[in-house]
Amino acid sequence: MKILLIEDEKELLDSMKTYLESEGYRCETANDYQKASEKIHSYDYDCVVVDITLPKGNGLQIVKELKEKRSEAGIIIVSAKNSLDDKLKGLELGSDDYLTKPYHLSELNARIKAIVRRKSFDGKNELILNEIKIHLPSRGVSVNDCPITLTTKEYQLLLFFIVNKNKVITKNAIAEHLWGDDMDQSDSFDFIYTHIKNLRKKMLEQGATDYIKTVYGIGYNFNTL
Amino acid sequence: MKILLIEDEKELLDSMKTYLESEGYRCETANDYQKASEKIHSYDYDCVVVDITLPKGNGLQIVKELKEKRSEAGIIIVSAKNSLDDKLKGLELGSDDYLTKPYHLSELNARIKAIVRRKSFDGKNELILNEIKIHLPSRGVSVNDCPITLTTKEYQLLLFFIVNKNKVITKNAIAEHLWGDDMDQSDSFDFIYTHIKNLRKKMLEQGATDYIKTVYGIGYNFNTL
DNA sequence: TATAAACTTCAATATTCCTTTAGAATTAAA
DNA sequence: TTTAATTCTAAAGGAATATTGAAGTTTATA
Repeated sequence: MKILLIEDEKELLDSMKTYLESEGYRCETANDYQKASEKIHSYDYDCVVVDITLPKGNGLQIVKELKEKRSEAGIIIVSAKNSLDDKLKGLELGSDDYLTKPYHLSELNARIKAIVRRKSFDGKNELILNEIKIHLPSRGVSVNDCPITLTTKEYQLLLFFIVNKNKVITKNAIAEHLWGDDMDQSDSFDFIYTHIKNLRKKMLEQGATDYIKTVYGIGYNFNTL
Repeated sequence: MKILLIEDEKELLDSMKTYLESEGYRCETANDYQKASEKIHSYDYDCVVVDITLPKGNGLQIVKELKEKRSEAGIIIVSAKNSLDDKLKGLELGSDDYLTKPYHLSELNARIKAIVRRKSFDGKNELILNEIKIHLPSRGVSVNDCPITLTTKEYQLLLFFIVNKNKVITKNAIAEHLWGDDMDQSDSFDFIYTHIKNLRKKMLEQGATDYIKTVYGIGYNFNTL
């Protein structure tokens, strides 16, 4: 679950990041309009939290751009003023929720959770794919009704595969989804290989089919057809 | 579902009422201690939302009175920003949840929903989960019909786990629920570790399964599936 | 006030996870 | 078939996180 935090107050930005990461989200940050704009055009996010008053531009512009590029990210607008105007403008533009400063991080978290739930899997909390069952709230995965224990990366990988099943996904896409912009361009994909190996192993041990087909030179295809 | 709203800011009170009624609750209001006290002694409510700072008295007194008359109403305490003390006192007195001003009505709604759900354990005052039995009024816990003695924190922890069973709950969520919103972020989670350790120990000693699964890097999952 | 109980802090230890590495296996192209 | 690129695998190191027991502090209770 990848979140972009756009906020110019450094301290607040840091604590948002720390808090949300401890809640299990992966966060990236931008502290002015320009950087924010670059990021939303380079990456996909599940949720974008944007302060309206930004250096080098306006947060509402970000909302506009997200909508123009038909992003599916949930959008939460934050503003210091209690200005109804901004709120309305934001909602008109298509933001999903609105938060007024000062707010509690737990409140932000609740909003994000609500949005993410609404967006992902239509509020379903169980994903079933033949012999694979994923219980989202508990993060539990079972194969043939035998629970298996996945690490964070393995779980994210599996979820990413299932969401994109029967599509070829590049290693770049995987890297971007699991590591985001922390990834060094020059990095090899060695760690992907490792995580895929481990994921495959854990599934196969419980007698699942190996849905993960390697597409040589490109990436993978989680094939259930 | 009948709710009593106790709050002296007229505008806020009105919007609470309007909002919650649009959510399908029946609401009554009181804007000072005296009126509130009269109402709780005259009627039964499913939930009482009470601001601590009230004209003609203190909100905590209301909580006390509710408990004295053995009301079964859920209680949500609302307080201005920096009164951690009040919150804790409220929880001690037996309130179910608390909110810090300023808050969003949707948040209040969520809390009410949660409490109502929690309360309506079929109106029973006993929670049974396999070998674990909890008698809510007396706070008594037994495992395999052997009573065990839990401290306040351990009891709160166990209850929080059970209410959120089969969901991953973050350490932040635990901290917030047991210690309040304004947990310092720089705080470590050492005390959580300790209380979990002690809770686990006491349960295991009586031969219970260790339902508390650690979710590495995130938190815990009280797993009964 | 004295005492016990509960809570928090601390530090040592244990565990888990992620990444790296190097070599083996596989694949596509020459 | 040979070669080079790519992918797979297993093992190991290191970083992050979790567990534990004990010590210190606070709080409640007699």
